[in-house]
Amino acid sequence: MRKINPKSFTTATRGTSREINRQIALTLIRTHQPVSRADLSRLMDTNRANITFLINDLLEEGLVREGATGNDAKRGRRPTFLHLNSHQRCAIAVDIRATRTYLMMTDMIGKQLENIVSFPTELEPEKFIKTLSKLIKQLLADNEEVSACDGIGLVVPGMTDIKTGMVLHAPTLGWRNVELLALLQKEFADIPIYIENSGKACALSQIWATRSDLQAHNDLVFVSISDGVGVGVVINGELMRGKHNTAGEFAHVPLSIDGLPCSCGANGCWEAYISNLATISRYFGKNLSPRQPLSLEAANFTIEDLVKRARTGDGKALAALHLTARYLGLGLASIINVIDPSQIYLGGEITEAWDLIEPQVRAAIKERTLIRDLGATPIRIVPANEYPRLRGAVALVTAPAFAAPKVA
Amino acid sequence: MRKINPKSFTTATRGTSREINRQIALTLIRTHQPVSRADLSRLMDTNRANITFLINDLLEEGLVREGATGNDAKRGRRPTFLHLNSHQRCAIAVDIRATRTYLMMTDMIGKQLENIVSFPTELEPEKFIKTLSKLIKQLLADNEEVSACDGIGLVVPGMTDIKTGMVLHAPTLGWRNVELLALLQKEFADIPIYIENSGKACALSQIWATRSDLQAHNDLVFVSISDGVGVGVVINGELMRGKHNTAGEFAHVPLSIDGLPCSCGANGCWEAYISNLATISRYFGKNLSPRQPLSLEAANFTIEDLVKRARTGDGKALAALHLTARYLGLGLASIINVIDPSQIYLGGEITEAWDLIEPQVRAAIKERTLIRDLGATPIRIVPANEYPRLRGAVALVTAPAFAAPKVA
DNA sequence: GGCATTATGTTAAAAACTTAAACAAATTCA
DNA sequence: TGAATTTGTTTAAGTTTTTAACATAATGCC
Repeated sequence: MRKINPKSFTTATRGTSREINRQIALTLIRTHQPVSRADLSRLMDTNRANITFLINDLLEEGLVREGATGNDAKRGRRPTFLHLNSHQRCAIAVDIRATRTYLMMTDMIGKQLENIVSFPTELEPEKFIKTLSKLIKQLLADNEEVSACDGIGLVVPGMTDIKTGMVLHAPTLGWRNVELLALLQKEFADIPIYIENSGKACALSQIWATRSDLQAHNDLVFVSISDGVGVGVVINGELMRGKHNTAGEFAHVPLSIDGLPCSCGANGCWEAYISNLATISRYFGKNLSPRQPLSLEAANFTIEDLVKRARTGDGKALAALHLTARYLGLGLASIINVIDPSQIYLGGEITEAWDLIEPQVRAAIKERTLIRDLGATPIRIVPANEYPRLRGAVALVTAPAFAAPKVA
Repeated sequence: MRKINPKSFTTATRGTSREINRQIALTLIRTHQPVSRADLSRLMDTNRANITFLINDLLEEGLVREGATGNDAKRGRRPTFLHLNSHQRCAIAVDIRATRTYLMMTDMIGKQLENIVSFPTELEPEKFIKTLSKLIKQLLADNEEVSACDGIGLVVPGMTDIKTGMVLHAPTLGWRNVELLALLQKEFADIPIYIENSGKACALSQIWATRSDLQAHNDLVFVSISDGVGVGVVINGELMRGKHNTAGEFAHVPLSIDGLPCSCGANGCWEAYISNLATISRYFGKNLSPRQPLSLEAANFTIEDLVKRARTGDGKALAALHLTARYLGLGLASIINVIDPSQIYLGGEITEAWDLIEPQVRAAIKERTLIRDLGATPIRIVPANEYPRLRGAVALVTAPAFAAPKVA
């Protein structure tokens, strides 16, 4: 039950019903393709005539194309299958991280068109934009058969203003109020550019994913753990943004208000207990923190190294992982109590040790969730080779064409 | 940007546009009444003819009535004002609390029709239902001019299943899996009955409120502090429910995982630091907890007493309030970081001391919010005489008639 | 091979709404 | 009294869904 906002609503016009049904049809073709008109009429619970009209529009616009005829049925005329006309239009996805920046090129349904390319992230915004633009132009030039680029999606490890396209604060890049969109738009005047925080983008990557093995959850949380902890929340099929586009910051909800110092300036944040740095510092037996310099030994030691050692019998490494697992679970319990999602997605290097830490995580979740069902909230590990951040950047570009129209 | 759920959507029909515009018109009449057809056509950015058709339907259904003619304009024909036809239809609101249960009767726009009545809450469900039914029937009988009761809304201090109408767990009542709806429905077969958790109902009371001084926020959080702590979250005009209708449980997010024991069985929950019991026990210098019996002195001492003493120069009382204020602020900071609402509403006895505690609360919020704007999130105190829980119960009954139709 | 059966997709007309334009009603101002 | 102005209704046109009929294409049975 949603309240209509009396200060901001959309009156329905003659075309509203068509607009709604058009988006539903597109969504169904996207998730069910190949699919016939008759299939759509059954799925949408409307008559075939109406589907004919809708599809004629979509064919004319070039969003949909007819393919082969099917032959599943034992009798009757064979259906002509419909597909999204994903070819000849592309999206560029950019994942900006502290050390390297990654680029991926896909068609309109997210099929990868080129190998992922990357370059070291330059911290000087102007220089960064220059290198990035060159690589994007290269990608577009290498794919001449693609007639139009539908957009560039950028994902940033920090807070963004989606309206102005500014990076408000990205601690690991040292960026503050960088006009990323304006700078890039100068280079690509005709191409729409979208910017989003990486935690939120990861959440987007999951609602807009079209993997067949997975039912479409419309309430989910994505938690990614690396240098920092990013969280994105989707409620009712929509990203939880909040008034300043900062919603979802579970990383800095405390486990203990007087606990370990955190990079944000406060104490005892969840992030201070479960970031890669926290786990590594735990292994080296010190309360290393972002505010203390690392020893040389620890600085060159990655979480992957630690997992390797834990797997080869290093008891201290395993103990460090297990303690991180416990804190991870305690924080997830808070997320579950607050959001009550249908599914939690977990990304980051430490998830490669999921088999080692799952029992500890689960136990900690059960310890603090309020009812038993909540303790059983399903958790899915998202491996790095699924590129959730890049996939989120793709969704920034491709999703608007399928989104529900704003109504009432 | 909302994703259409390919497993659960609503195809638009011939009547969908009318349905949408009808609900918008009702919403606008509700918030702007008295209002003319011409006003509506301007507000909705459509032509007057369309409004005439819409209003004719609503007049025929008896949802809207014509009133006096206005004379604001300096020239031209005077408008005929439209009003919601709130008379002759009523809602019964029931607020079930640990010690007493309160009843309020309103018309369809929430105007109070009778004085609030109450009775001691009987913990035996069957007995409780018997007493409650008698009082409701009395109220209906005393208002014979009311021809139809549109529903009964019940608010419970515990977890509810809104589909089955069961109270899953209400600790202060000692109820577990009580079939409240089924039992009451036997007594009132023809009247729709709605049940909701009290924290969520308080949040509802604010989005559906029609006070003129307040702009309509579509993202808000309601925090009510009494024996326990209840939280309700509204996002995008819709209550955040989660998969099991338990979302919003910030009360049991820890301030310190090894902190004070909480009634929920875990340690260090926010509730254990800011509930009335926590403040009182702090005053008596003990770490009283829900798991320890109270001293006789403390048992008969209310939070109102404590506030009174703080106002009359009792330094220890003031210190206890100030420490609660600090913890209150630290928890609110987490809520702000996670939800980033446009406004926070605060209810409960302790808010009567808001002038004494606001600086401490504000300071603690600023200490842990991630950007400056978040630290300035507006907080509005909701006094007890606005009856937020009863108002939420009213909204359960009256809101569905104004809600946005489910579309796409 | 021919014909009934079955399923897909299109077409034509009907029904439900919004929109545009014209008009009636009611009021002010000169 | 008449022009101007605003409100509300009516009529007709335009857009879209819906219903019903029909063309198309395949299978299976005689």
